[in-house]
Amino acid sequence: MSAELSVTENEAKYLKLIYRGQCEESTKVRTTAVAKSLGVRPATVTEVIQNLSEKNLLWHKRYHGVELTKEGIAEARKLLRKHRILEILFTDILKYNAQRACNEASKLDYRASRSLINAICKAYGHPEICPCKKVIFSDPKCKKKMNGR
Amino acid sequence: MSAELSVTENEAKYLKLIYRGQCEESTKVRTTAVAKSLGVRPATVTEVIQNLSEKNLLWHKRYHGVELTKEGIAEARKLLRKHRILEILFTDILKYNAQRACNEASKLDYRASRSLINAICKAYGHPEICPCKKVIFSDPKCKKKMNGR
DNA sequence: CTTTAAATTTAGGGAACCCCTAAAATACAG
DNA sequence: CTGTATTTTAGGGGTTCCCTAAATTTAAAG
Repeated sequence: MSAELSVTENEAKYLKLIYRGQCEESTKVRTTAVAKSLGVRPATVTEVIQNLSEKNLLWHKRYHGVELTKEGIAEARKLLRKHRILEILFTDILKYNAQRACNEASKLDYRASRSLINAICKAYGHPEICPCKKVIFSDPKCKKKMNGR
Repeated sequence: MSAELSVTENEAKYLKLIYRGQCEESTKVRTTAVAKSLGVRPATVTEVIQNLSEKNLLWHKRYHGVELTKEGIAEARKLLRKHRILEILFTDILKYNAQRACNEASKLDYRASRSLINAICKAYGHPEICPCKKVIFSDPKCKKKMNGR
């Protein structure tokens, strides 16, 4: 179907961060802010952003910050779904607090397969919010069974 | 203390493979065999092996295969402990079979923190064998509580 | 012993990623 | 308009992993 361009783990980090800014905090996402969050130089951020832009995951208006495209939002949600499902697992089974669960989830989310995440999701009854109260996006392949039809 | 040289994720893959060959199947580990297992060319294997050798994780006798050093064995066991603890988690909570659990664990083991693994270990009562019946190495920081003392 | 085939290593590159500094371009507040 | 802060370009650098082709070495067969 679509270009099927893959995102590196580092790029995934950018996507998650930008999504949170743009969609969950409604702030304009700026180069310097991203650079500070990730501990890199602004020039580095510009470069990664240009790559993401070439992959059609965000729209970069020079000197005016970025905005995720529809595809970028979808990709970010896939990543954040994984992240948050892992947080559920870690807080529950391991009694981790939200902060710690988030740290561990950040290391693994990118690598966790969709089917692994869906299996965890199912095991936890398809939770809808993560330990820090954010939405857990649903996956069409991972549906709560309805009665009837 | 020691050189504290880090191992890349790819190198970790080599270490796990070599450990299994050397210590769990008692076979002489050869370049070509590793290359076939990992789907790369022999020359590539030689190169990675030379890097691991510089990190003192294995001993490379030119033209005669490799042997993990004490440090290499320790490192491989740390990795395999993580791998196998994850297998326990995935087979139990997710009802995965051993094969599938192994696949998923392979994607995550390198990134899972020691404390995460120990927390899972504890939650499962410090298991001693993984779903495919291999030993789960212990971690001194993760001990079963004894009665008395 | 010599020949030869298989295994292994060297030599020499290449590509992908991520990061940086310095300098140029742009935005925006005063 | 002008100066300051932000952002981007230009030009590099390092690491990691991979490859092909050409040596080298081993080991087995005559």
